[in-house]
Amino acid sequence: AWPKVSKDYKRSDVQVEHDTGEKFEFSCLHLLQPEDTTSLYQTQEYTSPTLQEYPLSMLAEIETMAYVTEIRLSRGRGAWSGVAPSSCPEVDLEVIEEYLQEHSLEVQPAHTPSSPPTTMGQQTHTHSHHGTRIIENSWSGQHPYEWHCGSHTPNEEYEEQALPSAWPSPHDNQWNHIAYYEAPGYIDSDSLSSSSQYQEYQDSPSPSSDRGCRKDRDSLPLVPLSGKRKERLFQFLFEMLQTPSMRSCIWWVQSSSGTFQFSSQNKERLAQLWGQRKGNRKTMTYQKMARALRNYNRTGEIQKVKRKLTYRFDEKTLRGLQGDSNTVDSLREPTFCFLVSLALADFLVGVVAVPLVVLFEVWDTFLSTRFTPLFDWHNYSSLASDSTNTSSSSSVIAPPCTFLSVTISLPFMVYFNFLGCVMAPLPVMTLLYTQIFIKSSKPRLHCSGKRLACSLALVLILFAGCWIPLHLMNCLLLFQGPQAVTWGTLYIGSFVPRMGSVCVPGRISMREEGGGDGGQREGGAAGKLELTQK
DNA sequence: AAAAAGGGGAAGTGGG
DNA sequence: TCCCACTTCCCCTTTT
Repeated sequence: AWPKVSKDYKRSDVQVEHDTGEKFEFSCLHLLQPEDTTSLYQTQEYTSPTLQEYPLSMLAEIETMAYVTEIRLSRGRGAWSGVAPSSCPEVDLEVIEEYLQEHSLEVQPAHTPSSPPTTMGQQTHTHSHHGTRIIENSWSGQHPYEWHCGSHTPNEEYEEQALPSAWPSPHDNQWNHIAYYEAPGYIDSDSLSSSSQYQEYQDSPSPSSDRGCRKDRDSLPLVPLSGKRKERLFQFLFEMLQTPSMRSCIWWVQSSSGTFQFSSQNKERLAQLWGQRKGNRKTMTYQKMARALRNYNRTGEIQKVKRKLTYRFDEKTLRGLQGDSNTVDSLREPTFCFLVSLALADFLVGVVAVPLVVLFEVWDTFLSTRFTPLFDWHNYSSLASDSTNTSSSSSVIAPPCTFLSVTISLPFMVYFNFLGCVMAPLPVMTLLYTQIFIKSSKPRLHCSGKRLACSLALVLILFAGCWIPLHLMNCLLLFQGPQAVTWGTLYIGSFVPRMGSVCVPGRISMREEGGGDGGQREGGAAGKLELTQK
């Protein structure tokens, strides 16, 4: 949501010098608050790389668009508030301006803020805070973008137009009033737009959902899809609209109605991306892409809205696209169950089954031989007598490891561990997997869903493949006698599942990380796979 | 007046 | 071979 600000803003270039002598400069947009407050919107491109370390501690908070870094200065304290920027994504200042322009309702050639900052007019030219001195702060007066929201009556507007501009001259120190910015409240942008001809399009581009997902900014799929069905342009656009890092190129004007808008500044970038996706011979341009969009007029998937660079998804198309995206999301539910059941099976074997058997065995031998069972000493005499049969002269006998014969009883391994802890969860896992597979087989689904299904199939097959041989050996030992399986085979059989437990999640995790397209949408699933690995 | 955006005809391309 | 979904080019109109 937009913060509670009017759309009045100015642009300025600012130089700041730190005590260390380090200087940096940046451009910012000053959004005038009706309540004597001002905020700055700053883009990274002008920012010192050490901004994050600056003691002036620019409070950066993403408030309007996800990629806008806001700097706030607190009132009264006379100091920069002590929160470092949490994120400084790169976005052109022009895009921010454009956004403001597009979402402003009326252009005022010389708008006067209704309640000018109380501190305007103070004439200091340096401004020290915590070792940081602002050595220059000039309005770049050539950018008189002045907008305001549509809450004024025509009369008010007329009066305001008649007034001289309240914007200070380039020689005024703007930092004073900038310094009185307080945290804005949040209101829906709709409530700012009472008299707009574009009122219906005043939805914010819903940045709130992006705060936690900025990692996928660089994981955009640039390669042409090597897949069965070719991706349609409207599918691509929908995907871009769901991608936070593309917010500077395309955004929802009103997502509920499927209305979206291209950035005048960055539309070519988006078009190029589309061209790369398709693997076109020549560079895709917005003009050509728009030609394709005009073709949708006939088929109806997308229609032009009477507003610059703005289009709208057909209701049916939108529902279809949202359905696809929901299907991918819903995959996560059975995926989660599947992984939890897998993890639970592993957990039960390691934490419950084996210790329980050991406990039973130790308790049993403790009762019969008092204090000697822990190191298999109670078996020492029998082992020694076995050995003396072959080497009666030896006085020192090293008993062989009898882990299997001492700690785990075969009936327990077969009935409880195999049947209870492996064979019982396995059908559940298979059922869940089948559900995943059926969902992923839907032709409309993106390949990410199918890849996820393949990953999970790998988990299932490896899990079963690693554990079942060992348990079958146990069955043979139990029912056929000790001669049925050689010790070597048994030890290998015991080793394989342990390695499998390590390899499977590791392999899946690598697969998810390197999955390109899938990486974006399967973040949740990948996280769960990592959970399993742990 | 100029630039940007919108619009559509027509031929071409490449995959299915 | 045909069709679809663009792509490419071009030229004109409308809006900013």
